[in-house]
Amino acid sequence: MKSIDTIEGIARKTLHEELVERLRDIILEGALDVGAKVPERQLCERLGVSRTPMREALKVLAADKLVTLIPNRGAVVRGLTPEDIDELFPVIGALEALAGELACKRINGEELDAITGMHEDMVDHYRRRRLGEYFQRNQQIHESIVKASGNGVLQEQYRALSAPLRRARYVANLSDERWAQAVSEHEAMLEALTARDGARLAGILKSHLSNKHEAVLRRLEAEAAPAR
Amino acid sequence: MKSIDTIEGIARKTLHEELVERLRDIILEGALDVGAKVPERQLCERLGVSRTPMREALKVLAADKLVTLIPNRGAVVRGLTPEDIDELFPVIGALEALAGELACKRINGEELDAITGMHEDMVDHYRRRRLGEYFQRNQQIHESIVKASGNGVLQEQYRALSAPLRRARYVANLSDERWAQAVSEHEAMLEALTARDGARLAGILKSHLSNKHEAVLRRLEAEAAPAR
DNA sequence: TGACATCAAAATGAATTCATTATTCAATTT
DNA sequence: AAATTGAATAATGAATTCATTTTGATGTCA
Repeated sequence: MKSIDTIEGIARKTLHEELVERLRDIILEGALDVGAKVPERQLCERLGVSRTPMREALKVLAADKLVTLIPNRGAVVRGLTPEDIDELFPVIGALEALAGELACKRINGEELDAITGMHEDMVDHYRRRRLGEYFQRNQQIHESIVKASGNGVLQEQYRALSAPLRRARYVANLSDERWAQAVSEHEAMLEALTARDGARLAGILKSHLSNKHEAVLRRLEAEAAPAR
Repeated sequence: MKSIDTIEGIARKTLHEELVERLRDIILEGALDVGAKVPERQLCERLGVSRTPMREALKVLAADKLVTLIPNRGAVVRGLTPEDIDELFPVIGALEALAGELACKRINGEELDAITGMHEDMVDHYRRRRLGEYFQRNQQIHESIVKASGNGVLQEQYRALSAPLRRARYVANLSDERWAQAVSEHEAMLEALTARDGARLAGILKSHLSNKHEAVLRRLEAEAAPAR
């Protein structure tokens, strides 16, 4: 029998916690322009809360590097500069490499089957050139590997660092060559994971991320150029 | 004559920012017992602020995993469980390994000289068995390598993850063998760094951290046993 | 004596209020 | 006409107030 606490879900979240989630989603969704000021008054009205929990939530988001707080001038949505991207990818690459290594030691058949299924789905989406679905599966595979590492700290760091990149990654696979290369890298990843070859999987992940990094950079350049 | 721009603006931090720093120091210093409730009223009185900025600061510290906020029950100082330590060390090891790799590419003579000096100091403290000073230099060397990576994200992640461990590390090098081993590992680190051999340095750092991990665990076991 | 219920005191969550700092815009000066 | 000053307005920072929940004590009854 369920305990009394489990009934109705432990909906005992404080208001500011819910606000953190809501705002994080809103920001990561891209519903607020980067660099745009976030007038807390408006946010409060729209979400129906007072300023106190809203300000607490903004402080937390600032600690997460999703917004920047300027004293006496409010919060602005933080965007990623090319320098940020250059710094983020190597760190994420190192984290994923570690995750791959650990995952090879601890993954069980069930988890491996699930990842294999996602991979097949992903390849299918690739064949049909369904970019959105492809990316979704792709993201899911990476997250599953990190999760399979069984290391909560690692999982949390990975999540925090890669969340702001999701938008950037969405525009990464432009060229057909890069796309094909990425898929073949994923094939190699799955092989190494199935063989429980941690060192190999780590190496593949690291270079996979490095390639993704370059692809994102080139895409950003291509976007910046015609914008002038 | 100096331009108006060169006059440095008065460093105006908001109250809650200062509070975050103060509280972080207080907690990392160990001035508050782990697991102890933190009555915000008392903290406010002692630090002479009202509850609003204090609560904002606590939210930020909770996001940093330094305290745990329990709805309607306040904040407790978060301690490290053995499981936390098991999860933290591999991640820190991966970050340091990456830092070593990057540092070998970017480090300049000046930085290398500084680290070499620290290393010699550290060895001197080792010979005289000055544990406190040894650890200080040791910490400084690791931080310098991370800094020499030139990657701000990496630096920040490293700082956030290793801060809670500082206390644990202080009790790490107990046995004479482990201490001697650590010093020789540091010798190898300096060699690899001087030779700009990134791959080697990365490998050394990773196993160095792994050894530190085991030493900390053994020390914790030894402490826990007689405590019963 | 011990378990349970009830009530008071204290602590936290959130809203409101007050004070200080930016921002905007009009008026004046060069 | 452009720029600078100054006042009015709006926004933020922090304190206070109010409401809800927890906690602890007291008293009752088995």
